[in-house]
Amino acid sequence: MSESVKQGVAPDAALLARRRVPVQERGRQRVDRLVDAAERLLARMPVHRVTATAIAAEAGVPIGSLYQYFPNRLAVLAELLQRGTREADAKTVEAIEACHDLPWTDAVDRVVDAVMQNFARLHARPADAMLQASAARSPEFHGLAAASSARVARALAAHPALVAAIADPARRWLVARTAVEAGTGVQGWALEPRADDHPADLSEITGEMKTLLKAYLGRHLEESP
Amino acid sequence: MSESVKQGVAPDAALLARRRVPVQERGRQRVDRLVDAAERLLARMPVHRVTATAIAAEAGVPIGSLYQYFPNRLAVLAELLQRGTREADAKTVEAIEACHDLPWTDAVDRVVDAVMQNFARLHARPADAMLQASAARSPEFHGLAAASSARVARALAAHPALVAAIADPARRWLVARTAVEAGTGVQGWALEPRADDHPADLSEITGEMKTLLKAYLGRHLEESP
DNA sequence: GCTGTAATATGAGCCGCCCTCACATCGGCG
DNA sequence: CGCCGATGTGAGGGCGGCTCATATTACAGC
Repeated sequence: MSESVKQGVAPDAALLARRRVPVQERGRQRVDRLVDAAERLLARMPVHRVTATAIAAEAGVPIGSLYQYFPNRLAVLAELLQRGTREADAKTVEAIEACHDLPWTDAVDRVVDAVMQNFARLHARPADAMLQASAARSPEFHGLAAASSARVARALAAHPALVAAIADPARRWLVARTAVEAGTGVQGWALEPRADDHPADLSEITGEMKTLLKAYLGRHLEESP
Repeated sequence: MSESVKQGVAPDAALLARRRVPVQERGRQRVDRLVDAAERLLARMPVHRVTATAIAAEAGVPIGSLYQYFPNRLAVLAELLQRGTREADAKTVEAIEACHDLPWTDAVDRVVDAVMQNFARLHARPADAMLQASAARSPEFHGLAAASSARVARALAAHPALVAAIADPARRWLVARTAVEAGTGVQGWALEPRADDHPADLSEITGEMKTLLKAYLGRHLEESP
């Protein structure tokens, strides 16, 4: 079986559960072809046009085979999304862990830079951008987004600076998660169409995110200056 | 081959545009009945079950009439959502304006309390909660959510404390919008199912939101004391 | 009242999508 | 070569979004 399945709300379980786990190489390739097809399709049309039929056709696979491996149409997109977030999260976690020995303010700068750089890279790949930006916020995928936040927050909560400053693990978790959610909120702003009445560019947003996180974490890390 | 195919290019425009604006009282009542019906339905079933047919049936109106006034099914939900966010935003803006003469730290506390109180109230009304929580994050409604953030940020940017501390309007907008987005991000966390591996309750989250915003705004407001 | 015309109302039905399931095909084994 | 479980296949059932030809209503002018 594939890893520990997240015990969560019903829709996610339905999305993540494979109808049949491929045991042979052939099956695994089929799954890959389907997910890749979805990605290609997503690059040239909005999510609601990426139908099960279209994915199967693009992958050169009969529709029945899609439903051998996925319980429904969204599951294919969920798989794609999960690949994307897992990859992005891994990079963020890596960035956090690479900063264990730096002064925490520098660590924040580094991590934010890494996150936003990765974000910009994603933005250039329309498929991922579309998914992460839009579909990721769809209720069906809420659980995936939450899991992503949790992964990053866990890494953040393990940072020496936080561990040293906040003894209670529950409280440390609260702070880490708040920081991650705040950062995510600001990041989300960055993918709005820039037809804003007051536009703002990526580097400005990045700067404010650093200020935000340093200010917030500073409150907790520099309790008695 | 795509003569009758709908081109979903500008989703928001399509969503907000009424197919026919009712000129007589009868028509206006019909629109209201439809939106109210959608709200009632939403209170007892998930969004994807609130079909056009179901809305029309609940409203006691033929399906054709729905499409007289709305370009598509989502437009009805968008109308409902817009009513909700407008109301909520108005309360937030009011709270901000009521704090024009308070010390800014107290103002943050008051506004966050107001926002989260309103949030808790919404949470009790399943229809609105569902919509705001889930559908609001759906790509189709992205524009509405952005407009909501912008409204609040505009009010925040007009607060005397900010005006006094940051002369450049563009920069003030950047700071206000960042604060709003960060707050929204944290708030979004609050509506996740609490089956989290590390749960956190609403009052804790509210507290962290205050800390977050006071820390961030403090950086900009107390530049040179 | 009466009549002609524009505005509005109606719902059967078309189209396309999701997904199933009965059948076909494969591949390993005696 | 014949058997059987695993896997592949795609026509079609069911349903939801939306349209459009027709019916009904509103109302101005007489």
